Amino acid sequence: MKNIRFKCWVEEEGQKFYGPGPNELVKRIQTEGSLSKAAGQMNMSYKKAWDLVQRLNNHSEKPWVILRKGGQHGGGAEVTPHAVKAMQEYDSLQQKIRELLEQQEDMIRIF
Amino acid sequence: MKNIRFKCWVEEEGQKFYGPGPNELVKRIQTEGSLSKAAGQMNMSYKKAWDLVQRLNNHSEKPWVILRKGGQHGGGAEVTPHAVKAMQEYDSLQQKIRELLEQQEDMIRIF
DNA sequence: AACCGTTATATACAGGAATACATAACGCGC
DNA sequence: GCGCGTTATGTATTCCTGTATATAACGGTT
Repeated sequence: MKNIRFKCWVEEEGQKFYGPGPNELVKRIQTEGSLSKAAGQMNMSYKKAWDLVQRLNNHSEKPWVILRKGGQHGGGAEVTPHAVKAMQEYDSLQQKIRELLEQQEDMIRIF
Repeated sequence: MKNIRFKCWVEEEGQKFYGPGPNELVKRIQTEGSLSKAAGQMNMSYKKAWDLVQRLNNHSEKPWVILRKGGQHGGGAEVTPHAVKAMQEYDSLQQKIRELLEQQEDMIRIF
């Protein structure tokens, strides 16, 4: 019937920096090697995906995604090791919260 | 610099049922005894607040807020014991997640 | 019956976010 | 130098959510 959901994200100066959306996008970039393909797969406009990548790269010490235009296959997108590490940490945190909520599943009957 | 934030809520059939907004509204109703005053305090339109209360009352076994119109003071709003209990549970859950995040605060340096 | 402050309800309006669209730029291979 | 597929960037448009506005209904007090 009813169920509990949650969302967690990283903010900087009150602006959203990293959350579920970016997390999924970067994952898809990693497997596809293309920003446009990654965006298309999750029904996100290319513009939004591009803006998102800029935000990640510009508001962090290390870059997350390297974009290359032109060349043999027209270009492509590559995920840095730093991004891989960060994704792992985010996934781990999400999992911890998920486990906490599963423990608290009884309380939902009240609602 | 960067910090982690979260949000948790109760859903029914994919529709939001109870979250931070309703939680604050019901709290203010409890102290004010008036729906319009509670809405005004948190810069929420009366219509939105009223719709919200209807949703709580109609999609739950027990009512959350009893609204009375007319009478000595024009009417008023009263929070039921069931709502009080539910608010406590929600606050408790939020607190548990907050504590979990505090333990994980180190990981944020990666971002 | 008139007054009062609140709840009840519909409609019109505005703002902002997401999207769609269009076009340019790039660099390798042929 | 042309074609290709991708990235790069601005502009227009749509859509949706919330807000503003207006009006009615209610019931106790006087």
